[in-house]
Amino acid sequence: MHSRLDATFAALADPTRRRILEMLLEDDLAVTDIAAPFDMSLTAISKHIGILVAAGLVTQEKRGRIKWCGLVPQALRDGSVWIESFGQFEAVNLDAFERFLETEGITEP
Amino acid sequence: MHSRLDATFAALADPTRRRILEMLLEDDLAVTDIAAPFDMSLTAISKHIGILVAAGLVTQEKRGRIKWCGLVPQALRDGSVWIESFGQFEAVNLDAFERFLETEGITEP
DNA sequence: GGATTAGTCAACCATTCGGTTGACGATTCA
DNA sequence: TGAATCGTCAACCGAATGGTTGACTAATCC
Repeated sequence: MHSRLDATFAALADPTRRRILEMLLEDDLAVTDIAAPFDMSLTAISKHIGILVAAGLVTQEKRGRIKWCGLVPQALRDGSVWIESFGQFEAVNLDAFERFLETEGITEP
Repeated sequence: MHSRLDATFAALADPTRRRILEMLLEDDLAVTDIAAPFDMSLTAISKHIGILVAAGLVTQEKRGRIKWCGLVPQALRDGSVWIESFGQFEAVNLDAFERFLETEGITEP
């Protein structure tokens, strides 16, 4: 019963991996580029990326000697849907969240 | 850097714990009631509940010799907001969002 | 009072996790 | 061709996880 949700939530449970996902929001990146800001070996980052790939949150494509990493934002929907299915309170709160963002003037998607 | 998100997502990463949360959606339950459908010792379930409590997803209140467990659905909001905001915003200020909710009077603390 | 039920604690065990180092294959650069 | 760069693999390590059993406290029932 080792579901995909297990992998998704487990992948999100680590701050290093969440930060990697945030980095990939802006651009596809090489493994070395991802590793740069971390005080950690390249091997460690490579493993973290492997976990994100296994969870379906990241894809990798090798071009030349560079392995480009890209985000798969749709994969997050699984986790989001599970949480949201937890009753209507989330819908309410997310509505509130949107209003919050409007008042803060933070966004345009 | 061990944030609340770590605990939330880690708690959600286990299928037993997700199932416990789903059980609690319908009703508050005693530890023994929660353990009943699982092919697992009471101690193991007690530990799982402890992890959910530590993550703030569940509360416990002892009445007599029964320890009643109840859901804290609001606690899922952090995780949900992180996922939902992903791809649209950077560095969402959850504290500001909390204050916003209070001023809106949407949540009861 | 005595037996039973509810739940936790402590100790233990196997496995996984997050990290390291060193060696290595592949690719590109000079 | 030779040197440097990109990234993974294999082996190892300590700590955390997920589970067990047995002993134990606290409350309740007969």
